[in-house]
Amino acid sequence: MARKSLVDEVADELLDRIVAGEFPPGSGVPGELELSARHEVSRMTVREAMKTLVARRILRVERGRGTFVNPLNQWSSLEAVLRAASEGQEDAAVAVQLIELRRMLETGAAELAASRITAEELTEMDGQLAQMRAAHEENDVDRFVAADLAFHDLILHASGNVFVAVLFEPLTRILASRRAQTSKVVQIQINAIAEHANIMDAMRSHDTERARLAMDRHMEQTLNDLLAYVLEP
Amino acid sequence: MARKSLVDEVADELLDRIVAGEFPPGSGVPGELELSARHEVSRMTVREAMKTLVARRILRVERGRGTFVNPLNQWSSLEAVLRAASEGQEDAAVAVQLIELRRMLETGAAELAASRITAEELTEMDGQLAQMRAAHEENDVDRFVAADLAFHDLILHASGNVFVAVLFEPLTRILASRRAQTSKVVQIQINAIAEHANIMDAMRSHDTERARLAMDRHMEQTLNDLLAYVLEP
DNA sequence: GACATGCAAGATGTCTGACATCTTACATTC
DNA sequence: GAATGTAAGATGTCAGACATCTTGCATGTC
Repeated sequence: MARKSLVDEVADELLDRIVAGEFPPGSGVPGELELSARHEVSRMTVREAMKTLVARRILRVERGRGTFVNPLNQWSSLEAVLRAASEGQEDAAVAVQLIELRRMLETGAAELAASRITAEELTEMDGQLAQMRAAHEENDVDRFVAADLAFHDLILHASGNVFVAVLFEPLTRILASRRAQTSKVVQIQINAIAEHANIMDAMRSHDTERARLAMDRHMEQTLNDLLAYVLEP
Repeated sequence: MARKSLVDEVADELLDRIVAGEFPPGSGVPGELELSARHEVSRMTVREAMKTLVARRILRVERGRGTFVNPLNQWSSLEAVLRAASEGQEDAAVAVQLIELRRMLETGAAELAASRITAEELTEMDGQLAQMRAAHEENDVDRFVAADLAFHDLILHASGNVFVAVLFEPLTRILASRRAQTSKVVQIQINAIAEHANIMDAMRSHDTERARLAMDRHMEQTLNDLLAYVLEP
């Protein structure tokens, strides 16, 4: 695993400061020379870091004037947008809203996938469900989470809609850490396995409405589990 | 209007070549020295251009080995994905996928909005519907499109889920131009007005399932209109 | 022949020092 | 007050250099 480059260090720190509100939308950020001095790197390295933020439309450069933060609605990196939107909100509200969002995308994806999924994909989903069961028996949370995420990822790809996969991808990273936390609760694992089995049945039936309802039920269960075992005790 | 920078020229040309299929996902692209010679710019300029594509996860860099094109579903810029997905594929498939995506997000948002929408927001929606009617009478397509988009935007924000609204923003830019094209067809305008009125009624009733179904019907109508009036004649 | 080691070539990562161009504020002149 | 010029600040680009990683090939050893 390669060490993080200097360019990424500069870019990430600047984005952290933007998301934290140090440079609100419309305000200027420190110039190249200032950041060069701050990080003790060459100006070229700072320029490259800036370019990564400009490419995501988080920043805009005005030659001779400086570099400015764009309004959130212009950012084109979904991951950055989600980070910024989470900032300053209570973690409970964030968790609930993320499940609402998942519900929209994943019930829709399940509906599409039910009519488009291949036999190979169904076999793979079965494999991941078996992984979840085995991980549950061995109390291996990491393995459980990986299988859980893979199961959902298969449905997203089986939807055959590339935009769905792209839109969901930034969520995956956010969800992985949260999933690790919730999956430590044994009852949540048991519920997830049952819901996935239900979804499996629906997929095999190729009934789009049944698949949508099965995923919807899973999201409802997920929200209930979150409230019962994580947020409210 | 500032002249396009050299960095943008290099980056845009490379992206054009990727989208055109000259460098398919998984393949390597020309190295820094080669692009520097090709464009007669310094290697640093090429590096900055590359960084803009890396930041959008179109490219990944492997030090000592080269720079490679990522699979489409890893790209983080919806606009770039749309361009690549449109290439070599019929525009019909892309348009259908975009409506599928809208269907997921907007039926979900309508469901949430029905229970959360304020009287002020309902009044505003009414205003936009009236704008659509007036624009239809006056055959003012731009005004019609603006009111149409504003109506939908209100629902997204009334959902009270901050992630939905921000996640949908990049789509809005893509949809605006497509909406302008479809709204030139008078019958499509008539249908949209009827569907929006139906959604209005559902929102006023605060019945979440009714709202979801109303929006679903609108998306179905939108898909049918696209097929009947734009794609198939 | 199989394996280990070293070296060169190719590729990216970063730096220094320099000059070009644009923007803005201030001073000077009419 | 308006117009002009200048200096300072900020970004845009360049050339040349060295560092570090990867890979393939040649050579040596067992």
